[in-house]
Amino acid sequence: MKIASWNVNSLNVRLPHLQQWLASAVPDVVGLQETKLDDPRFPDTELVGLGYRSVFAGQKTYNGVAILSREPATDVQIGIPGFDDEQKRVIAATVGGVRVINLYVVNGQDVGTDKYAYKLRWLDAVHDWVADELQRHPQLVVLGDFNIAPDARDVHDPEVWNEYHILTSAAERTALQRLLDLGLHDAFRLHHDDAGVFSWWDYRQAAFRRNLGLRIDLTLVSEALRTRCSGAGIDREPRSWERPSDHAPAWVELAG
DNA sequence: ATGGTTGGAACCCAA
Repeated sequence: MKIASWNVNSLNVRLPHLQQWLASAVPDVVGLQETKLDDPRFPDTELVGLGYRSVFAGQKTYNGVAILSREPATDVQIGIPGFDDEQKRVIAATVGGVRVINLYVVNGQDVGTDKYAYKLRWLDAVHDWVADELQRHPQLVVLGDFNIAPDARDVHDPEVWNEYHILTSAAERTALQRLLDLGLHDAFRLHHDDAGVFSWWDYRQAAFRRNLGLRIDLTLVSEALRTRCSGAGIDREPRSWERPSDHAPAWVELAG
């Protein structure tokens, strides 16, 4: 079972890329972030032809998440239960016995801003909810655009991306660690320990060509899935296509 | 280097 995560930065613009990538990578489940479209405009019929059904929670202009799957998705949850949030950043569903939580984590703008405070509050609510979900669903995957680079290997310049910088600040990394401490594992790191493998590159300053990126798109697997996780990686190729998303798809393979 | 680029809106915001 191949499970992937991709921040498409507008599904309107990126639908051809998504279709091309689905046809070649053939994932069983995909969590999308930043679809940036209202539910009535979600291109679900265009994806049926490729063998995918969709569940989604969108809004105009900003945010928006979806789960595509070859098998039906059940027990769909939109938003964090008990956490009042106008922004559509969370959708969860069960596919093939695996609970999949798809997150578009708040960016946070800059350390110390209101948006940063919202990010930390939001991550706190996610923590409590994931703790709950783990009780109900031992076979759990938490994936998405985390907008947090786990450690120095995951940034091109650790001197810039330090404990005071957005996406790498101490409080953000502590929030990620608290999630992992619930009994989750960064699937990529189960299979690779090298530095310089990234999932996001800024559009500016030819960052992709120079590999000035960050690894902020993560897939966390529960203890029960850790032994089933036979591989993980990041598909850089779609980032090289014409008019790309600034993120590349990240994937994990679960055996059995 | 307070720059630079992209997407979607409306002549700026978020990333």
